[in-house]
Amino acid sequence: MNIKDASELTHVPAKTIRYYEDIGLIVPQRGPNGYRVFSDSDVNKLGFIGRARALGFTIEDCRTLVSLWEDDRRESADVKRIAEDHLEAIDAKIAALHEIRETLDDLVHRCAGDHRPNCPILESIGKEQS
Amino acid sequence: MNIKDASELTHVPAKTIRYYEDIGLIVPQRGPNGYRVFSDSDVNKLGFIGRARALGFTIEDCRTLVSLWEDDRRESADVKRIAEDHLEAIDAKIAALHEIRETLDDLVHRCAGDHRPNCPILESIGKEQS
DNA sequence: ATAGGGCTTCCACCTACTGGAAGGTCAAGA
DNA sequence: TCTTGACCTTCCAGTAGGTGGAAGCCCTAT
Repeated sequence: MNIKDASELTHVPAKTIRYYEDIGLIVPQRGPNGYRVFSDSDVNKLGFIGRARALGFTIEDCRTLVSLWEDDRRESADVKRIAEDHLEAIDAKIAALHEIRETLDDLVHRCAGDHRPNCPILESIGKEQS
Repeated sequence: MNIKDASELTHVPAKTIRYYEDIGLIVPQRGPNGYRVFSDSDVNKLGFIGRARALGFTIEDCRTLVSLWEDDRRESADVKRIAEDHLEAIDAKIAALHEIRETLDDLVHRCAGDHRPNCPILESIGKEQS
């Protein structure tokens, strides 16, 4: 199958598929016309990558996960470690965002949002924090 | 004052300060030796930008916020709109991360993490979602 | 034969920096 | 006075993960 069909089946944009080939994540065959030819296994792999990316794994993580996925002699501990590290990173990100969110929410609530220049948001950003 | 002092006072790395000048966010004077010379007002502005960035505002938002900050005739509504939009974006990001987090957490808990190849994490990423 | 859609490569751009190389400047100490 | 080391400068390249667009080939249907 050609790139468009692979793209539609996996919900990975064609541009992105080409990019994944560029960085060696997938290596589809080529037809006599130079077109990429995607096998079922290519499509599966692409779907796997797409779902791993949707879970926020980095490309490098995806590379590792794919190779573990394809390795019959993998140890699930290796997979779990990657997932746990990622989970920790996500928790950290959520915590950071949450803190920002609280500050911002407070500022927004304190700002009149009218035609006058007085603004607690700017005042707060403008002065050094304790 | 020179870049290092401005950097230390504002906690904005010197490299980043130079970058901010590149993109026209700040325009420090130059001394006869070509060194950047930072006035108190430059430092204040830099601090403002640093804190706005720490709240997750984009550089373009910072540009607008700085100009509103410096404008006596601003309307707080303009500031509030920017902050509200940003708050919404943050909420969306938190929600997305939270969803990922739950999925990932479930998978991690279901994975034995031992020497055996059997792995619910890979199985889940490997098969199409309903 | 021509029109359209799909395919190819390549290059540039995005955000917000960061690292490093090559070289100029300045103040303090021998 | 010379030298050393800490500054400072510019410029180029790279990061993550794509996305947009141009120029040009290919394939099928009419």
